[in-house]
Amino acid sequence: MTERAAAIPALAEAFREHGYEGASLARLCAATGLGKGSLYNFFPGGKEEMAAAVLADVDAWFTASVFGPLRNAAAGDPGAVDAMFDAVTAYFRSGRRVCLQGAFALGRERDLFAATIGGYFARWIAALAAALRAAGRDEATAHATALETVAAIQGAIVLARALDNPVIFQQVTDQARTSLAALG
Amino acid sequence: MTERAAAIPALAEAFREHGYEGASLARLCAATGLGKGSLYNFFPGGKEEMAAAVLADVDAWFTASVFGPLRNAAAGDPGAVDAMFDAVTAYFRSGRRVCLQGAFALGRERDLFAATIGGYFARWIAALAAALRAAGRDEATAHATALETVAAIQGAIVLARALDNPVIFQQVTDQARTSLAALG
DNA sequence: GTCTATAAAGCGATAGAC
DNA sequence: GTCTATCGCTTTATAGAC
Repeated sequence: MTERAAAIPALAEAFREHGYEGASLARLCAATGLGKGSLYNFFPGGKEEMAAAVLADVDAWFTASVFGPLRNAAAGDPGAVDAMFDAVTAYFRSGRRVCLQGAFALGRERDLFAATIGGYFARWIAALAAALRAAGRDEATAHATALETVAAIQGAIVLARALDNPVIFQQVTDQARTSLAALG
Repeated sequence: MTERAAAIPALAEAFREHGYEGASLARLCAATGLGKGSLYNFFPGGKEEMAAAVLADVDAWFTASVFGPLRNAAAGDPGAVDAMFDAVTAYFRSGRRVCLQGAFALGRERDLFAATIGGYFARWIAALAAALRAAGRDEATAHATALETVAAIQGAIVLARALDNPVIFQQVTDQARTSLAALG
């Protein structure tokens, strides 16, 4: 663990709060407490490399804490889908915190990080579909329901922020959660 | 109709493509075919006034083409909800086009336009809930379902762009559409 | 009313002192 | 390895010619 790794969570928060374009080097320095020289020492590729490192870090967290457990549901964990909802509710702070991949997908940044963003959502949907398969759904239904559920979570973040009300996030995700539970 | 109104659709497309921060005055000039002098003549408040005018224009379109027809469903139009899905699918070009209010909600711009963004979604949800009330649902179910449906549409835009695949938008919104139709 | 020229500030990135 | 100083460019906004 170099200090490069220690800077990434602070960079992530700055990108979440200001967006890719809005996160200027001055703000990234303020967020990390490092000078420009130090940041360029850790990330020679500049801002683009910082954002890429942040996306990779988020991806690693989701792989370990969300996608992995969902895939383990195939080995017989019935609460895996519920655990996913709990994990994302905590991670996104009920919609107060933005999904970086989702926010980047709506802007020009999407073109810079297309493969990373697409892979993140593809793996999320595939892992959830695997858990739904394990719960007894057929292949087609599992994939369609997984797609619908991830869309609901992303929409919940948008609405919670638009209406400036974290309760909205809870309402939308709870509906998705119970409709999943009802079907098995 | 002054020429100010004629510039607004071009400004809207520029904001959708580049985001609020990414839409520089140079790009806004290129999009409208006007010089900076002309833009500042029409919008003395600069970029912020341009974005506010665009949001108001989008809001007016949705009020006339989406929210209004949904409210008329109370007068006995059974196809109003289906018409909403058709209208938004065409408007958002199956997710190729971003929802400006939704995209702004995820960034710092939200603070600048909080009332406008919040009002847009609040009116959308209320109009859809009114149509669902007219279709026989009780008040609480109508509101919860309307929230869920608008969230699904916003999530569909995020996923369609993230996976760079407009078919995703169709799949997610068709699921919402049919689950609404199934319940009456 | 529309343009060009310009001002002042901020941007990402680099160089070099220490 | 971390800082400050600086480069060259772009930004928003204004001034003034026509």
